[in-house]
Amino acid sequence: MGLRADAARNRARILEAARAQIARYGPRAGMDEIAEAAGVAVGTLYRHFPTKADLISAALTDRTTRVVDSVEAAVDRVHAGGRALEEITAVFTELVDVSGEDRAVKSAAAALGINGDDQAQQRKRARAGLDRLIAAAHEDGDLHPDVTSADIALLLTTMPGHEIDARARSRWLELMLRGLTPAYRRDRDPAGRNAGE
Amino acid sequence: MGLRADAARNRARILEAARAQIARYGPRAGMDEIAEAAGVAVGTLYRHFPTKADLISAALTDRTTRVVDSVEAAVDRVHAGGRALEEITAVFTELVDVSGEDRAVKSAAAALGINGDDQAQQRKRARAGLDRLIAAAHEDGDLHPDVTSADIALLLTTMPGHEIDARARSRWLELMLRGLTPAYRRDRDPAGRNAGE
DNA sequence: GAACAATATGAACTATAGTTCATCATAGAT
DNA sequence: ATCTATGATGAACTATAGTTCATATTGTTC
Repeated sequence: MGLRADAARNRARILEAARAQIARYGPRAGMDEIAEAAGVAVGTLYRHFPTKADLISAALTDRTTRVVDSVEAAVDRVHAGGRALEEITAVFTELVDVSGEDRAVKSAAAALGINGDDQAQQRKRARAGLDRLIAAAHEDGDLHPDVTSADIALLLTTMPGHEIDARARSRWLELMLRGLTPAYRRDRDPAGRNAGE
Repeated sequence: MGLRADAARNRARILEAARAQIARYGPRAGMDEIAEAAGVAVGTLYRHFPTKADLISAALTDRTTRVVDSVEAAVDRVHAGGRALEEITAVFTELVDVSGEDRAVKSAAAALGINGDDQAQQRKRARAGLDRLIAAAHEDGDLHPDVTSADIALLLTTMPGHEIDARARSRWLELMLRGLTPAYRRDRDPAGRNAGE
């Protein structure tokens, strides 16, 4: 059998606290502070994550997992009859709303020189899901002809985090969607998520 | 008044080295390393910049200055008969090409909790320049009607740095420009044009 | 409920990196 | 050429934050 009950609970609490603290203080978030926020002693933190890099790496994997899940859920909905562009928009909207914390973790990882090389598998899954979404959207004629899944991945990667406010993020999303969709569809508002001024 | 000749030279070298080291190693770039890269002793570095925050702040101001200069040069060219959208594009292109280092400095500043509050003046100048560029481009009908200087500022702020390669940056630029320009300039729709603006 | 292994604790240790300062060197002025 | 104020040097100091480990606690098994 696996972890003892309290150990599993603590592990989850630590990851949550780590994300929160890093979102608040960036890479400067201390191990002591994270432990305290998790209601745990430093030693416990180190039992679960032998090093700070390991901790941030784990938090990063969590984030990537969430992105992949989001993409694959969208694929399922398209499979069930949903319109691809709407689902793509939904994925972006969800991630833009939620990803302030996650972006912080990612940039903290970059700042500390952590490369999530064990993410290859997940990246592959995400790319596969994106490919299906993009193909479906192209069939609907809802995407500019030259848009590829690499473009979507690019925009997901460079998506702004909480360094700008919610209104600006939503505006960013709108401008970006304009760049993806063909001209003759621009007057539509596919997902009914127009947040501009 | 003024700095002694060697002091001025050293100050410039230090700023250059700081930018380079931070671009390479992020916020982890050490004061000792920066000093060595500048060909100077640590003490000299501290004579010019009493604290690491001061150093990064100064490097940040340099960056902001460059952006402002770029914008104002574009304004001048428009004044001399240049087409506004072309000049806006030129500004973006120049900054996307050059700003890998500068973005690194900026995110390092963020990671270390440095707020460039003394940048208000420069920010004001940049905004003024942008306003003129945007107004001119609107007169040409070259921008989507609802695009404001805040949008341009938003995109300048969230512009990707050297965390992605040159090709991806150039693609990012293309997608963003599509989001800014009106539909009827982007492509034609022989089947049935219904994008009325 | 006793026994044991797994887990938690947190003060102490250590490594890293920012900062200081007594001393030396030199640009610029007379 | 001399002088001195400004600047440069870098070993030493210190503060911060990551890590360890001897000890105490607790979940789990029989």
